[in-house]
Amino acid sequence: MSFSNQAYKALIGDLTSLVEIPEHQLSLVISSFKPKKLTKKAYLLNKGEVSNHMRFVAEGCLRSYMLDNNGQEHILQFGISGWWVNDLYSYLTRKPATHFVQAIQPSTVLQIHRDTLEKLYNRVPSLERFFRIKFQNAYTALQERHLDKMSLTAKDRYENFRRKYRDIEQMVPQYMIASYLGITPEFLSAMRKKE
Amino acid sequence: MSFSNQAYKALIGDLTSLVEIPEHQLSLVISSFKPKKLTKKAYLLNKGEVSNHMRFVAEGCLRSYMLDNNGQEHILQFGISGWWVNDLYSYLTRKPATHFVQAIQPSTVLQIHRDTLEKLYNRVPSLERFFRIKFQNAYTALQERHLDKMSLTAKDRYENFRRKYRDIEQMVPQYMIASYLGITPEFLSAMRKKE
DNA sequence: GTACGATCTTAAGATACCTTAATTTTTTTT
DNA sequence: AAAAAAAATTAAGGTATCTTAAGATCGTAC
Repeated sequence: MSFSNQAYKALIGDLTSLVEIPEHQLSLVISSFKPKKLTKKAYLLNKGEVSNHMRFVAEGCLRSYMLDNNGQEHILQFGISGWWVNDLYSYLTRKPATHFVQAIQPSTVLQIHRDTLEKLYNRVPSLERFFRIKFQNAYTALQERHLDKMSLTAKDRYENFRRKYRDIEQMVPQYMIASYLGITPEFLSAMRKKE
Repeated sequence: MSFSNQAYKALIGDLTSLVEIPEHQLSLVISSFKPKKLTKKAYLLNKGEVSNHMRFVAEGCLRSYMLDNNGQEHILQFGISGWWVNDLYSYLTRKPATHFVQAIQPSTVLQIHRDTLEKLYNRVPSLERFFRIKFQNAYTALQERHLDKMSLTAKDRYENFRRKYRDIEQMVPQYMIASYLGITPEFLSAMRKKE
């Protein structure tokens, strides 16, 4: 496939927005990512499987979630175009995934195998930097979300969400937003009514 | 100061447990960290200051926390020997810190300035890898904590905390554990009574 | 060793959010 | 277009956790 197509353009954009990569290294990196199409509701990763790829969302929308002891879903992350989605714990430890990753809309992801990536790190040092910065950013974003859960009411979190992720709000059912916010769909519905 | 002392040994141990660093590079890295002693209750970082260092706890115990709109404290992280503590958001963006970092016990930290570290990354590639792995691990740990907050009762979280951080429990007052768990000290006290 | 500040406890009343279950609305499938 | 499935709403009753405020301990400084 051609690397000039839309899916790869998003990936190239993401890479080059954070680090400088010489042209020949960039095409080496890009060509190591393989596209995967997902129908709506298809699973990219099931609980129990080992996650062996880093995954970039080129198109569509996915979610990662876990089931708690009561069988309730908890959404960890949505992923739309330009985001990375995974069960990082599984990817890093090679242990069975504790989360699911599922397409909410028909989606395309670009994925690279762990072995390929580890080798690439040695040939393309910027790539190591890229992921370091990515993880740093992911960490601070998650920290902020955690603090929001600690200090804000459900209403405030919902308003923040709508302001911050207007694009995601369009693509996912309301009960998943409730799950992401850590409340029940019924309570979210009641909150919306009061507005 | 000598790098064979206890404080530096912990840092060397942390570095070499994750990446291989040639001897001469290692001493270059180590010598870039400067020790800083803190009395009990001293602030390593105040809200509003820019965090310019990465900080490794060699000895003692610290906490990072933020104040919400109601003036309530929320503890993000405890740091005992072997942990890294910071307001990462401030360090990465060079914007004023939104959190405080304070010593709970008399403590020693080893810190490296951002400029020094950025330069070192180019001479010691393993260091880039070290922090990538550190952030990956920090991210998954924080994710787990977030999910615990979403899916477990305060009682379960408290029991998990005691099992996981017996050493921290000894060093910090109970009301800070409550803050870390996201509950009030009164409620923690009531929970303990029921046991 | 006394005294003061910091921490912990107790208890009563309040509230944000949950549970259940039934109904309506929207979306998808045939 | 009808039928089926998925998602959203409504409402009543329940509970985990908070708020306030007072009193009891503990720790540390003088």
